[in-house]
Amino acid sequence: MTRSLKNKSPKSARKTVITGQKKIKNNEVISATVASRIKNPELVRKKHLHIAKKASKLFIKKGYHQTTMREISKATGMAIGNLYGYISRKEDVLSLAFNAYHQYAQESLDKKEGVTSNNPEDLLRLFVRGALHNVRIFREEIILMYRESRTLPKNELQNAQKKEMTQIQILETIIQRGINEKLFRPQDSFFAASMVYHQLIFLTMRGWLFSRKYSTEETEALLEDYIINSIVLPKNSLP
Amino acid sequence: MTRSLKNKSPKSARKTVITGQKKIKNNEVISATVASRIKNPELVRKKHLHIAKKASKLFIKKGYHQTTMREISKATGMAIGNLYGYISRKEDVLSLAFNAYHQYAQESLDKKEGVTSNNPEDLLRLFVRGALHNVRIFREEIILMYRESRTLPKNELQNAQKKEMTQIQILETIIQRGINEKLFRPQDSFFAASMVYHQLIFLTMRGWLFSRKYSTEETEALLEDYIINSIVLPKNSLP
Amino acid sequence: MTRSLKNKSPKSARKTVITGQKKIKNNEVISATVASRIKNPELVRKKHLHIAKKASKLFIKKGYHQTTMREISKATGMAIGNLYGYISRKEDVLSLAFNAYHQYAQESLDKKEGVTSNNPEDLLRLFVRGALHNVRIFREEIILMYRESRTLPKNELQNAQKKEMTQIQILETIIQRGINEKLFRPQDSFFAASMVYHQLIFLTMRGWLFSRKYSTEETEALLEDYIINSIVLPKNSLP
Amino acid sequence: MTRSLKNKSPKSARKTVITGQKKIKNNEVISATVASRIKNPELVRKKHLHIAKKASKLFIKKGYHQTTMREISKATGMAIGNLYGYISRKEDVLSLAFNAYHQYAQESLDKKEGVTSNNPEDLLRLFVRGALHNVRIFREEIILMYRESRTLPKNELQNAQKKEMTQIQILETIIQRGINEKLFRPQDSFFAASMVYHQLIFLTMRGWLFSRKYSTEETEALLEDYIINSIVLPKNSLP
DNA sequence: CATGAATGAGAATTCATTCAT
DNA sequence: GATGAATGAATTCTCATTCAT
Repeated sequence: MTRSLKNKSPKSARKTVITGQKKIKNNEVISATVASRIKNPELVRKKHLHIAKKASKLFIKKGYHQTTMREISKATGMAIGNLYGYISRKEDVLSLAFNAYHQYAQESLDKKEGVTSNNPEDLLRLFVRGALHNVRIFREEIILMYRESRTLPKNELQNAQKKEMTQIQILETIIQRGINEKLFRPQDSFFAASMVYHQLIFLTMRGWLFSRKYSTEETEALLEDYIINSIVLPKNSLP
Repeated sequence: MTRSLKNKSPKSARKTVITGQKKIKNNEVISATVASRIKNPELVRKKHLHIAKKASKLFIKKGYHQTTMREISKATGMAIGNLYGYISRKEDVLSLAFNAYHQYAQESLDKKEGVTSNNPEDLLRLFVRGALHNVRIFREEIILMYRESRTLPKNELQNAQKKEMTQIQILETIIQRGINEKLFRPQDSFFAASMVYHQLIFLTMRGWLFSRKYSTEETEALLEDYIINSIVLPKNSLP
Repeated sequence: MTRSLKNKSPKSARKTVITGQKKIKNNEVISATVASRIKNPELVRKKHLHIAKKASKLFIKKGYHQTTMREISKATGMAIGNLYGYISRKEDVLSLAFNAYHQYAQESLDKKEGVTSNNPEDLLRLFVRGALHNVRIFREEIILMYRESRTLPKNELQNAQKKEMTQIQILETIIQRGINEKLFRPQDSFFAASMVYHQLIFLTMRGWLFSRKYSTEETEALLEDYIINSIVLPKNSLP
Repeated sequence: MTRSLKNKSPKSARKTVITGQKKIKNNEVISATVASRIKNPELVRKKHLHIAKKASKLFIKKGYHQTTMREISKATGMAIGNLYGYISRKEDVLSLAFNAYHQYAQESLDKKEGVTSNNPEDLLRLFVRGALHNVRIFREEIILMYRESRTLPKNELQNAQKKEMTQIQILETIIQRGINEKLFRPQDSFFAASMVYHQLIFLTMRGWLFSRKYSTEETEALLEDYIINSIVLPKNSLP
């Protein structure tokens, strides 16, 4: 966005209308809703990732609005004009950062397989433990997402929310099973799944409260137990 | 981005050293760490509140960086130069907004008295219910705090954290009592209190997940139960 | 007064460390202690000179503080943003003006060769006459230098003083020779040289006293004689 | 001058037309070409002097344009509105400073009497020595005058020049007498007198050249001798 | 494809001056 | 006479974006 446009419609109509994913219009290649002038799709993919990585770091450190395109240009090693060959506006860089994070997070989850147990509690604990691991790794990216989501173009925000929803639903099925088997306490599986999701970022947002008291591992263990115990009924409750 | 926020070492040292609340130095009146040139303390207090209210709305709607001083000037009905009589830099407006919110929240809590029960569970439920009420009222302000806290001057941020810590500690004593009386499940009262605090803003941050499914009251009731049940041991666990 | 000149500690440390002349650091080209974002050194040199010329005229006519960047932008025909590509702050324009003058003056002196005589009096007269010529040409620039030197950044001021000192020392050696040969009156060659230097700008600063009485040539001749006679012992003092 | 006027005619016509010294018009009292709203002439005189003294210091330290009316208000201990009761615009404060200096300098000269000798050389030396004393005392004020004289309203500048001219003429008569008595070298007494005047401020403007080499007394003695020797013919020039 | 110079609207902030109290 | 709050034009400087090379 030009400083002068501020929430107004762009000076000239976008040259590229984005109707979905990976479409081509007006001779422009599109990669995940971010339009680019450059034609070579492989190059676009590569550079988009590169830009996302470098810009994420800057956004994390300084905030989106405090980061200038010139800084992004310097960090990526791309001339500013070239940079604009791969995006249409600064906002797009934020979208790229979001997309890259989601892709990473997805990949990170996809690796977590080898689930052998069928026990809902085991499944839940596995999910939580894996998620906590991811959260620890992507701590700063998550903060970034929360902080800057309002800056994201509407459709990108919906995109992000959809991805989160998918995650929540996976968790929901686990919880629902536990409920059905009378092992879990919650009445509403979707509410519980969402809450667990919210609890997962507890340390991301309030880690500073414990930094002096406990080690990272200790707090994470406390958190895991807290989440699980909120859901799982005590086994010994019946003799 | 605004010029003056980059690398935010102030152009010149502030002429006013702020040592506490409402001190006077160099002929400048200070209201809660925001220095002003205006001498009449009553006026300063009044206008600071006025500015905070109007600016908060703008910040909520457009974000801090997207809100210009001119807009704040217009919203407050004060000429820009006059506005700057009450603050030293744009940042200060954010501080005023934070302060005003904290003051409100505090007052809102102070009213909640008339606690008659001595039962930890009742106390906990009372606290949670009251807090949920506040959270609902200050929903947008809370989002603002989270979003823009990094923009806040360091000492203001610490200030805000300290206030939060105080709240958490109140909750902690309640939980600790419940633990001592073997009524509550958590092992670590401080961790639990912090978690409850985090859960209180669940709907603030993820309300959109439920907007279609439940009414506000319903979700709030679900949340209250979820929080309480995570802490309180089932009464009928012993026959 | 301009905001940014008060208490002139720079907002943020300059991104470019200037260690000498025409160094490169952080991808920025430097021309005589004035840093620029533009990378093409030839262009920087050219534009710096251009800016210096146009701005000097404005500074002479209106004074440094009364000249706005917008005026400089208009006078140079450069867009304001582009202008700031070649400087970091308004002050730099003053530095450029000083530098350009010193360079001119130096070149103007370097041309003055063809000294055939070895006689100290001839050398002195030659020097004074040449200097008076320069002073006449650069009259307004000299006034500018005196008037605005306090506005100059410290290191630029020292730079200017150093250049002046070099000039004085050239004169000093001439005078010292005259003293050694018992042809000149002064006791202290450095003091005398400095004084001559001071006398050279007599008409620059007090020309208005004579504008009605004498022509420029006449006053200049009077001045030349006055200076010379203050130094050179009368030849016929011995029979 | 309002910042917005910049060398333009003032927003509204001056309420007071100043045609000379100490006139009254439109119910305003005038003190030495500076108009004031306050009616009590004694008070005006007193405050004008007070303002001049305090403002001079600020102007010397920070320069005229860098000094704000608020700073002058604080330094004088007068409320800003009250300050404007005694002046019409910021420029007037500069005029007051100039006037005060001239008055001081005049008084300082008037004291120097008791001249007993009738010898032109003695008179000259006495004059120079006295002047050097004054120059040393008013060093910073003199620099101020030179630096800011262009900012002075036209008529004030002429005023100042007239006063200087008077001083020069006193010196001229002494020199003329020496020339008539064949004791002095110069051909043109007015030129010589002006030059002496110019030389008197040598140390004011170039003192930094000697600060490491000589003491103040030494340089002043050197200067006195240099000036005198430039004018007075050597006594032993005749056998 | 890549480069980086150029553009200019717009942001924060200052400050001389006025005027109601 | 004195006070100081209010005004708002003008200033410096930034930075997303374009476009000629």
